[in-house]
Amino acid sequence: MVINKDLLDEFRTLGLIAQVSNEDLLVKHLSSAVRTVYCGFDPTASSLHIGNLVPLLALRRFQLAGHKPILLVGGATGMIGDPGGRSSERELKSEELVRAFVAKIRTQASRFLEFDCGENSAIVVDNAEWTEALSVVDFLRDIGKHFSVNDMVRKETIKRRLQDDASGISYTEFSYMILQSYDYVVLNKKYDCSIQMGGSDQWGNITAGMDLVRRMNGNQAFALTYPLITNSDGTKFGKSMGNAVWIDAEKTSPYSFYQFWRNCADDDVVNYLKIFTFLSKDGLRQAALAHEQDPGKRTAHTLLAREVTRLVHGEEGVNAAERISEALFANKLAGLAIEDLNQLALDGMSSTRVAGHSTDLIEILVQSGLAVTPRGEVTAGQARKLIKSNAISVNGEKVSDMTLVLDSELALYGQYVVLQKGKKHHHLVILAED
RNA sequence: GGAGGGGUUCCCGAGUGGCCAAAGGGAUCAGACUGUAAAUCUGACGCGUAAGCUUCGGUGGUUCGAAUCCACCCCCCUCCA
Repeated sequence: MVINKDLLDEFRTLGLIAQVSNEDLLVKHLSSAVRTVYCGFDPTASSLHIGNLVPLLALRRFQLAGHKPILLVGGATGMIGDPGGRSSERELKSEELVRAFVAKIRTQASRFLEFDCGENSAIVVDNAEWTEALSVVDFLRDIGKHFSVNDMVRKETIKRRLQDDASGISYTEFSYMILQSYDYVVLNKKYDCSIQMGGSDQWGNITAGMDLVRRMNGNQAFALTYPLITNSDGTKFGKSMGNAVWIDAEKTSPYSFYQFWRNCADDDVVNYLKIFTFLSKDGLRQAALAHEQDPGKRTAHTLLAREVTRLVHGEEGVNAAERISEALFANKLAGLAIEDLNQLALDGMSSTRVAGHSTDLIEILVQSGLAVTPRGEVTAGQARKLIKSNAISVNGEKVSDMTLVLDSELALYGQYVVLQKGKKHHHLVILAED
């Protein structure tokens, strides 16, 4: 196995480093042997979202550089809830829910790593494995004894919660850091894991773990954090129309996923290419150049969308997303063959099947969910407002008639109607016989 | 426990008896411009085609009429003990 000695440098040029512990030593550590690095993912939802892609791909980079990644799923920590980055106590999730999330996340995350490549094959672990067996007394005597509450109280994430009497912090969440630290100790002992990576908000937890590894195992361990991704305009990264962008194709279609990246801000595109793709230095340089010379052409955006969608949804996902995008945005609706329309429906373009041969425009706007109010409700009133404000098109033609009925006469090939709200929202209506 | 301040529509924040579905800003959605950008400008922004209906911490009350007045209750902040 060839070890890439410049890994940390590479990370730095990609903008993947926020903080490192003992950098000089870590550089030597990484270049002298195959090392084991871990990153934890708490099961907070039924799917990972694109924010989780950052550490996932970073683990992959470690593996490509010759090191062994451990993907830790927080079956135990997920039961507790990380107080970091939050201003108030979390709602505890039920055990079944956490279990279900763990299973999903485990399979999702596994796609990004190699599990059968010899010495540096990735492994997936669940911290419930060792945490559930721990008795309270052992926990308090063997682990708790190493933690100074005085120090813990000084950690940024806990301090913030302590200062705010309104939200406060429960003993449960207060203990989170200890559990995470113990994970590091176990992985260090069992797999000789010596590097923990996480978001910059994890720095406190990670360094606490590092200290515990030294105390309990007598080993030197390292901490590495990446900066939390931000949008250039200051809005929160990873939201599309207020919703998270998920990895799960059921929750975010490959098409929407592709569109999310295609639509990112000019100022962000180069940065995202660095973090979310495995383009070579040259590839990155070329993309940046193309973007600079003619941003309107959106070369970099398209490349970004294509690369990330390929990583997450594969070649088929990219093809589907591009087919839909092409049909909808190049305004080729009229020229679509029936096979194309059938394919779009299969590709996962959002669609509604209507029984009977016709439906009111207003009604279908509600059914399809296009008529959402700014508050997030779906109402007929909003559908009317949209029509009034000239926002609705049917098969590419603007409509002003509130009473319009979609029937097979109007439909393409007697069965498909393409609804459009504004520029970016499309919906396929399928008129079915039954 | 005592003294004072406060809880308004997604968020911030005006509003102290009718002209209030409630100023202003932000967010959001749409239109124009553009590059399926950004910025800007315009419109919408509780529900309803409308009549009308439901909102201003909660519950009762005063009044022709209350977000605004009264009573009790809940929650938050500041100072004192």
